[in-house]
Amino acid sequence: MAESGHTPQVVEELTISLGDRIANGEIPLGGWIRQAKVAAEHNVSRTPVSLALNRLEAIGVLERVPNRGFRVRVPSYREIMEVVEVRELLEGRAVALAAERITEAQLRRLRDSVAELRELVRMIRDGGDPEAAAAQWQRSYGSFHRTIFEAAGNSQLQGISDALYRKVPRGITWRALQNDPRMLTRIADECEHIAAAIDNRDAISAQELTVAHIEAVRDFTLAHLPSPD
Amino acid sequence: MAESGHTPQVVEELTISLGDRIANGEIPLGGWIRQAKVAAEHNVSRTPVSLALNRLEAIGVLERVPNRGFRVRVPSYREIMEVVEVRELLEGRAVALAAERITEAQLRRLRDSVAELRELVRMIRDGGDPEAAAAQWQRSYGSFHRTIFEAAGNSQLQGISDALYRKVPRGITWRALQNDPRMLTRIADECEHIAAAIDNRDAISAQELTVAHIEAVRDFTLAHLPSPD
DNA sequence: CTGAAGTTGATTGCATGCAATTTATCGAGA
DNA sequence: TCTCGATAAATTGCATGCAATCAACTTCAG
Repeated sequence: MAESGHTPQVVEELTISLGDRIANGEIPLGGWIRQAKVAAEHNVSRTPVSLALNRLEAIGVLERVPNRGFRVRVPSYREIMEVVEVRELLEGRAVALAAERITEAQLRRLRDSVAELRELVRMIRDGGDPEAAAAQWQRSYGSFHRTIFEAAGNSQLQGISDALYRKVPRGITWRALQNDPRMLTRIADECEHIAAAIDNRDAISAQELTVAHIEAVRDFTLAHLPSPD
Repeated sequence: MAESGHTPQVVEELTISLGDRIANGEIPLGGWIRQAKVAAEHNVSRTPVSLALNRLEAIGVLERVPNRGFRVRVPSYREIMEVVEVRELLEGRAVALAAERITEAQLRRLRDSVAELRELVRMIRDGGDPEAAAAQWQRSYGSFHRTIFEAAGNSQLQGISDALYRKVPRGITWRALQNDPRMLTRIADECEHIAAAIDNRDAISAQELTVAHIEAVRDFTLAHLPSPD
């Protein structure tokens, strides 16, 4: 019943909650977000919701139409190209730095992520729950990349990469990947090769493999895009 | 007297206004921002001010302390290093792309920016108005970089670069540069060389010169930082 | 049946109000 | 004088209220 008092600091929670729901596709691309609805779901007033939505617009996740509200931005074909181009640059550098600085614990997490991707291939082949598969994809592939940026030791690189993933969510790739165990297997293979290059402290190979990997995933994703506007 | 009605869409205006005042140092690094004060200055209520401040925090310009408000983030030594490292990567790529794609009009603007930097050197030598010099610096050096990103034709590159410049404003460099016409002359020289390489469509040289330039400015800036925490 | 004009309902954009929290002020005791 | 504690002032965080706006629907002329 929302004690009339305060202190909860609810804006951050709303921002994260909405951001997650957008990232995993629960709120679809292009979907409108109604302040009153979100407010009711979280038992708060519209004020903190409005604050959270403004934050999400500021980082490029939402689009605001004056007097109409906010909706989830739909990245254009061109925007996806550009974002991936930048990610290639950033991850290429990150993986090279990671090859020089990675710790044993981080290497284990990298290998665990690859193992989880293999597990995911089995899940798909066995016709497992699509919901669970999507969640597993987000976790595993996300963890793989996050670990690399963490190992690179440049938090700006990490932050920018996160921002780009919010703009062009991994869910877009997943929709293309969902019914294609072959491509998923290839992704797992390439991740394993990248991890191996990092393990060998071979910065050059790691960078080349990463750039090639990102381009391959990009081309695959773009080829399976709903409407090639 | 602020018609009791609506439609003004004042949040965006506030965000830009505050962002500018922070970028040009009118609101100092570490300075607190009082919602009631800003609201009074703009003849609006605290609500849109709060929205604007949340936006600025979301993009890393402000820092929020719960129940205490927002203050301008003071980038740490390490953060400056990291931001510059990423800028080096982005601008290196941008300048290489620009060398392949730049238009004649953009080249003219690039050369104009260099000429304005030379003009600025004279202003400093002649003991001109520091305010005007600072503004000129922002315009000229900012225009130089913006033109390069524009010529590169990747708006994500541009957007990320802008975000990084809001995090570590050019004003920090200017404070170090203000009393050093020699370094400023060197900057103008290097910008001229970069522009010449672009003009020659020499992507490799342009990139190398840019990386070297950014590192030189970084080292100079860091060496003149107020408190080397 | 089509299209312009008026009406209703949903929704945003901002103002205002109030409790919670923090900071500043001030006085008493060591 | 310095410190501790209580009280007052400043400030945030959120709730609520209402006018402005837009979409959808209705109505009516042609």
